[in-house]
Amino acid sequence: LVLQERARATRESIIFGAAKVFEERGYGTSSISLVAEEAEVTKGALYFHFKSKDELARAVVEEQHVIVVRAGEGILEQRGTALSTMIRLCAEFGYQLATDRIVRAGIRLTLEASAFGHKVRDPYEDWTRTMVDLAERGMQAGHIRTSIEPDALARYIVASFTGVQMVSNVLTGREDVMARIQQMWEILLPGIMHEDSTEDVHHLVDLVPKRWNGQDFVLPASA
Amino acid sequence: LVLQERARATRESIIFGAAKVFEERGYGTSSISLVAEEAEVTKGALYFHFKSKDELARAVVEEQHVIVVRAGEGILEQRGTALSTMIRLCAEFGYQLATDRIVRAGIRLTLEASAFGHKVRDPYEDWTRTMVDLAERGMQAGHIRTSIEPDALARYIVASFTGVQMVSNVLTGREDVMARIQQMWEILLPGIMHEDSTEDVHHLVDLVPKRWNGQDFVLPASA
Amino acid sequence: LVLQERARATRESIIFGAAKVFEERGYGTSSISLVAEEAEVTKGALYFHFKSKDELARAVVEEQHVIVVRAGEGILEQRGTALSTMIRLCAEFGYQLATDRIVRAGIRLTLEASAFGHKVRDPYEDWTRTMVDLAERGMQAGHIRTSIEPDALARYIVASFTGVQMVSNVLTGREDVMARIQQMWEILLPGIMHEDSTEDVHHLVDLVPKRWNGQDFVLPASA
Amino acid sequence: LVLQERARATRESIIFGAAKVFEERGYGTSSISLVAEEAEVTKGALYFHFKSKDELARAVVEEQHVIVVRAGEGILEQRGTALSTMIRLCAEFGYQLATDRIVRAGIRLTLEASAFGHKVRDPYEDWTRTMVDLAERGMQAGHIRTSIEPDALARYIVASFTGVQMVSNVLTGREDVMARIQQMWEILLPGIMHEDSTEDVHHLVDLVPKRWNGQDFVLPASA
DNA sequence: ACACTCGGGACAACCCGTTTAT
DNA sequence: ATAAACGGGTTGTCCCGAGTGT
Repeated sequence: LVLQERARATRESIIFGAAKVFEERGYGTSSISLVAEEAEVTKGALYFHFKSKDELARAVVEEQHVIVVRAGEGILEQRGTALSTMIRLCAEFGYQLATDRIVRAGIRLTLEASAFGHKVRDPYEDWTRTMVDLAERGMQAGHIRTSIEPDALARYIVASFTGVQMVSNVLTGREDVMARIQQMWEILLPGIMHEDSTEDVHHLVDLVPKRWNGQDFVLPASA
Repeated sequence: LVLQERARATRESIIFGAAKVFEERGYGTSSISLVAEEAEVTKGALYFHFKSKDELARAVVEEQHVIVVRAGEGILEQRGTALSTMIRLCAEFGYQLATDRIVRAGIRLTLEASAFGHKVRDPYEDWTRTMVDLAERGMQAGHIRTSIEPDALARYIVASFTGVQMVSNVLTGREDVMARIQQMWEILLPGIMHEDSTEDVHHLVDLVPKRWNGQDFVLPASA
Repeated sequence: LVLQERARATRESIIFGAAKVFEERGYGTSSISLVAEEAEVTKGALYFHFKSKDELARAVVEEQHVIVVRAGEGILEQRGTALSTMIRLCAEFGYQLATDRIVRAGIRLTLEASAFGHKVRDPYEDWTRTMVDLAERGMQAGHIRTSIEPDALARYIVASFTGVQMVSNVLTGREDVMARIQQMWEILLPGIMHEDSTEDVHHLVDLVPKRWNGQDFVLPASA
Repeated sequence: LVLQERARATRESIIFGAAKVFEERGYGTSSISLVAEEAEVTKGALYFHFKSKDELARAVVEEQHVIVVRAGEGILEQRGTALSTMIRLCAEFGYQLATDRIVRAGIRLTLEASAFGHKVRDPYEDWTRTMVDLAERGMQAGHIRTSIEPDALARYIVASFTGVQMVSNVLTGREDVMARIQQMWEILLPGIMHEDSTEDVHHLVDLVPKRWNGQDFVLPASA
């Protein structure tokens, strides 16, 4: 139906506008009117699709969630060693953060979750679980040291990635995320790879792409 | 003078109230009236000491800054190997985050900086610089592998710590930060210590205290 | 459309309420809440139609402008000697000031213009220009002495009228404006009419109506 | 006593600051804090000398009153024909308005009197009375036509002057008041002088000084 | 179903005129 | 004469709903 098609477009436009505003200002200092303006939609239309500011924020987070999960599943379906999958997941997520406004907005909102009513732990726990699985697989395959607890490793990788991405955001607006992700793994790998592993650190690290959108990654500025 | 003493008390009380509110709700969703109520102070008094919400937030951040820097300097003055100093710095900062409301509020505000007008890079860069120095000292002393660039290492430790602390906040309200910090170093150390180093990983990791305020650290829940 | 009709009514009601408040208290000491109350409208409605106090004041001034200009054009279209037109313009404007709250408010606001952001010279200059034209026509027709510069005459008449109306306001709330306008012309005419003019002073002065709204003009009280 | 001397200086400085602020912004939009700042005085000091904003405004008006009255008496003591005295009074008052901030502020406040609690008619009535006296003297001396009522003439001159000065303020910030006052009398005199009068219009008009503060009067711009 | 105009009312940040204690 | 505090009031915005139109 034509109407529904238009409605879909409106909804999408609203979500995109909301992502822009939320990303820049966070939940609290954003306003519905600004979103409406940014999305070139009247407030009436906005309130037809989302019945509160809260729900709008939730919709952005939801949208981010499906984007990220879909991409993650794509990676998980490819086969490859556990370590390479871990790295590819981080690279993919970093790429999304660098390029997709909705993902960035979703992350910011998730972080400020206390400002509106949002369950925030699920995504962290989901992702950690995935990492635990991979860690265990990597140990069974003899690629990852068994002196480390898989739980602890998974938790740390998730936290570490979170920090890398956030600091990159604060300092460069995420222009240098990809390079930072590479460096994260360069430092991490020697400590977690099994000493007998046949995998090569450099080769693994190169799973983080060197170019993006046809342009080279920005390198982190020296402090 | 008595008056100035009262003023000091009022000011402090406001800062503390503001820290409470900002910590819980972030900048945007906090309101001056709520801060005034929390601090048991009239709005008049509040606006006498801080001439805008923005300035109030800045004052909290500032306060956090001095607390953290002072503690950091205390650590730096003690002598010890570079690695042990790095770990102690993280432990100390983690401890502050676990116990001091002003520090927690300051960190949250720093992170949401874009919501108000705040320079946010300086503290990250300062801290990174300190870590670079320590990394270089550690390498010269033969404790840290020279295959890693000191810059990259410093940047990563800062980011990593940031993430650890934040994820701990999201999942447990920072109840398990200290344990997470320990695990972070357990995983990191084997990868960055020089193979000939005489230092012992376990000994180093134990620099992160096991008890706090007389109670044991909460362990991170398995995912 | 029903909605737009309601909106028009609301807007008008706001302007009228604003005129009442501004007339009585001037811009600075008026408050939006008072206007809303006077207009029996919520602040939401008020701010829907006017996005600031400033804009509200401007709207009142604007409204006054069209009322006055429309009336002025009505006079200018009638034919009559230049002098009679001048007098009729003053009479008409005086009448508006005596009877129309919006006109009174507009004049007060114009005068206090520096209190808000308003261009205030245009109306004076417009009116002066009209008077210059009339003065020149009156000279060409041989009714006005040519020993006076038309510019100077026009400027003075405008200023003089302004003063008459204002002093009447201060002393009697404009109850005696019309009589004062008559007296102004009685005194002025002998000095500006050409000695050969066939026009009669008394006849001209009687162009200022003696009755208004069915009641006689109030005479100025002796000092 | 030294203390009283300092108090006097403070008080004067406050009045001067208040005059500056009130002149620029009117009563309503002015604030005590701004006055204190402008006068370089604490609010406490301000409230020691004047116990309310209202009283401060009144003090400015009062000050203006004595300045103007004193100057007026100076003129009245000089002897000269009634007409020349009238003109000199206007010239003097115009000069004050052009040069003295307190006078300007006082006039503005008087005009906005309804915004605070101020009796505003007295000065107008005083001045009118003076003009009535002069008008009667001028008629007895045979210089002013007796066809005009002295009351009406006095009232009109006061109103007319008021308007001239105000329009000059709106259009040029009173830079051209003096020239406008001259023109006012050029136009008025022929209509009110007795036909047998020996006084010369040009000579009279020249009582309004051509220079001021060593600089020529600004001429009114053509409309 | 979808969209828009208009309005409601609570509340935000901030400031203002004023007083109290010193 | 001052520093500090007080409350209440100011302008303005925000989130949202009610009613109407397409």
